[in-house]
Amino acid sequence: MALDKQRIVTEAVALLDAEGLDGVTTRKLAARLGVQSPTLYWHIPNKAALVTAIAEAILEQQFPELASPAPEERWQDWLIGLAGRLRRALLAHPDGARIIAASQLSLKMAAISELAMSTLVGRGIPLQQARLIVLTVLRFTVGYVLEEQAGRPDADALDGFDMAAYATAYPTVMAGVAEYFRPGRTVDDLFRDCLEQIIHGPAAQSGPTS
Amino acid sequence: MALDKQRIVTEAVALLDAEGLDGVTTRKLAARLGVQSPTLYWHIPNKAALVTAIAEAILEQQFPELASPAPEERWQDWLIGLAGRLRRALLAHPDGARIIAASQLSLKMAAISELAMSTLVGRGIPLQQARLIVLTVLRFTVGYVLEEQAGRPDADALDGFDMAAYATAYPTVMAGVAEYFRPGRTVDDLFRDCLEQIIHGPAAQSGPTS
DNA sequence: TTCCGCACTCTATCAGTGATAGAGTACTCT
DNA sequence: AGAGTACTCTATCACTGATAGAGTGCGGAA
Repeated sequence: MALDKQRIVTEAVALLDAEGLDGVTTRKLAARLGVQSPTLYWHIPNKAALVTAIAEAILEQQFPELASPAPEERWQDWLIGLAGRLRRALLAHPDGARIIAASQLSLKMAAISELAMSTLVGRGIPLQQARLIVLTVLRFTVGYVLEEQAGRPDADALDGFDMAAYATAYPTVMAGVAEYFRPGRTVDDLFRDCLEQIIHGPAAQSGPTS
Repeated sequence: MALDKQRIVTEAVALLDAEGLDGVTTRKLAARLGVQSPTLYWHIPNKAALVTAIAEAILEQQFPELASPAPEERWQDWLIGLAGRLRRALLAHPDGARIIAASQLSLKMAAISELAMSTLVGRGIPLQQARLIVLTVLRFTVGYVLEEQAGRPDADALDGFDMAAYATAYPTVMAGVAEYFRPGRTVDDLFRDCLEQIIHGPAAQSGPTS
């Protein structure tokens, strides 16, 4: 079983799933591959390149092919679906958003941008506006998931944390959170609602507003 | 000159400005303070806490006070200004967005959220929609600056990079970029246009569309 | 068949990282 | 004077990404 970049990246993703991004070290990865860590550097220039390769693999997994919308599908719905898939790709692995954000020059992200913009232009949206919408949606999505995946405060950090004081200091934030998750809404719905905010504007609203 | 957390954080920000986030090590920081690195751990539990403290300091610098909008100011304009200040705060230091994203439980960010949401509610926006708007704007802003500050591809990474092929593969992206920076538009305008996309919806457009 | 060279992996080692243990100093309050 | 607190030190850990340079084995050419 020859060692090549493909196998290294596959195993790196497995290690990522098991231990998170900080657990992906050259030594642990090499050990999993039954090899010594310097060996990896024959196949990979440095660790940053490895992370970028992991990023591409994660995206590739959720976007094996890039499909334009069906003719009868509204571009708004299609774009929401696209962003949803991107979010799922990032959520599918620990620190997924961090990895995408850290990787530079992702070709897959460029391909996604291109498809989205050209699709919107094809639907008659002016180029500039198409660019704004796509840029906004994609960067929002990464920012959103980044926060979603941000280390849930460990017990240490919560040590001196006064929940009651927090609720008192930030009543509107708390009220908004409390009110949102009433019927059966999930975090997925929240993401979707934010997206619609961007795509449909302040007017539209997917669910009951009050 | 006694060493305390305040002084440590101040010097950490200076070190950040000089060398970026990866340059902020306990040893370098201690050296700047004329002290040995273990000394820092008397004042700070661990490095994550230091980063969080840096994040608060950066935000504090741009938001020494949080002001509601003047009565005659439209909330839309006020919110755009708020996001713009947040962006400037992140851009003011290397890796500013990374730091905010990495820091957990930022009180200042919570305070900003609270102010924004309560302001919108005070202007008659339903709580849920106010939450969506604010959440979307803030997370977009972080995601935006994160990408803005993402390491400009170093010469190594650009080694095997074919610009011409890129332009061929992603014509719409390239056309959008080329078209945008025509008259005298700056990256600041691009950010603002994206924000208006979120806040005013697809209809409005700050500048000429075509 | 011998030998060269390429592809690949190894051992050994580097400088630098966050973090802890535990000794020592100096100042303050009783 | 003595005790205790606040702070800083030396020494050291386990671990990180990375490089130098020595092997190993296998192909094809002579």
